[in-house]
Amino acid sequence: MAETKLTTMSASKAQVLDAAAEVFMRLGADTASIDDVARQLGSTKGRIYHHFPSKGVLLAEVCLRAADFVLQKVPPVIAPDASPEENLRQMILTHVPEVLRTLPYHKVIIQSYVGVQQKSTTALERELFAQIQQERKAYENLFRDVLQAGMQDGSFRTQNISIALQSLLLLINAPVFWYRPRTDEPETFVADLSAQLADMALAALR
Amino acid sequence: MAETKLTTMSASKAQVLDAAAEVFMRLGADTASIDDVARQLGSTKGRIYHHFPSKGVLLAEVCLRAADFVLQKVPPVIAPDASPEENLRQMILTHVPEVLRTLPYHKVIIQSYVGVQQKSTTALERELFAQIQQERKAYENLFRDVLQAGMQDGSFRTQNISIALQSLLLLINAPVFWYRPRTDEPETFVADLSAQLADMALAALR
DNA sequence: AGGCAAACATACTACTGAGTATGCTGTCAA
DNA sequence: TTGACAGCATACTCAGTAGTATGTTTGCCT
Repeated sequence: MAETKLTTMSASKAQVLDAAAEVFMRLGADTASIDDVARQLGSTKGRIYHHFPSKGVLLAEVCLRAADFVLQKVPPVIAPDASPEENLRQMILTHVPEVLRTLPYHKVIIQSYVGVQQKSTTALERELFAQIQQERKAYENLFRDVLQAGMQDGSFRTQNISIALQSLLLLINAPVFWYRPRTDEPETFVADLSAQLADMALAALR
Repeated sequence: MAETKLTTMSASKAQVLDAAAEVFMRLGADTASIDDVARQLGSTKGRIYHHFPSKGVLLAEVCLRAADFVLQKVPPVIAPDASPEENLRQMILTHVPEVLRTLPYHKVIIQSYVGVQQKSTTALERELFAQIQQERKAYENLFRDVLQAGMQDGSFRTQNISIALQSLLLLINAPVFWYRPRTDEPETFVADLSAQLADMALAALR
């Protein structure tokens, strides 16, 4: 469904989403105005409100796309017959580069992450945000399952799994907070960063 | 200086700060209006603008207080002759409960953490935000120093220290994102949580 | 007593920013 | 050829909000 939406989405609408992600990232989703997004596009409001019925829906679709990015990359690398440790490592090595590749989107979704209760008035907005939460939960469960499996077969230390899960998720999303792409950074930087995060995460769980 | 300010601060002004932290946490700092804060206080705007010249300054002082909370608790527990591992553990065991005790303040400061560039117009606001960044850096350096010491004496694995530091800081602040105080939670929950985070952090670094 | 600040409340103003109504232009099918 | 619709731009409206100007009360000092 979401994939269909993504593939069916017009190039113009995708451009609007990219611009919105960029501007929402820089100014914050509620500080940024629709006119700011329009300016980023070199257009006017009309273009945005042609594709999206409200600012809330625009924000929701940015967040939804952020969730879709990782949801399309990570599940395929999970091998049922691999060890939990190896699975988790591959998940992290996939997650981190994909997040950094689509950084603006994830910077936006993290803003709502802080627990700011949306005041979505319209039904469509509520529905979209429910869908986001559902996708996020599905994504978390991927990691919860591998955690659980690892604790059961003894590769991971037994501890409060919710706390461990939340800590793990924040650890692998930590670069979203501080990473800024630089032209002079080594080619291997993202890969090295991912590897270091995977090492730390696995060590923290063992 | 900051301590003097805190002790000299009138009880009424502290009440306003508490209310602001609470409301900013719930609605987001820029979504929330001054009237929202006033309503939380059972007062009107007048009271707020009597103590603070602008919304930006109010927000800044909330963030500043958040930084002060941990800066007053953590440094005293650092023992120069203790091992880096033991020092770091004590720092975490102090940091986490203090953060959860003053949760609204830290939820607010984390919003600005996401990288939203402030558009502080007035000079006073810029000065305050500079002070916040300075205090934050000073606090980070406490952890950087103990990390460095641990890597040099071999108790911590040698790796990119900036990445390790950022990951560590986010790990120990992770509960800010998901913790919600509950009446039915065990007495020892916060202590147990802190211990588990300390274990994970130390394991991640070794 | 009386006056004088501090500590608010009330009643405005000015402006921003979301949303709308409508106009314009190219494209494509019949 | 035309008409009809997608894809925008332009020009508005209107509600909400930061900030101000000005009362009003309450303690407190002399």
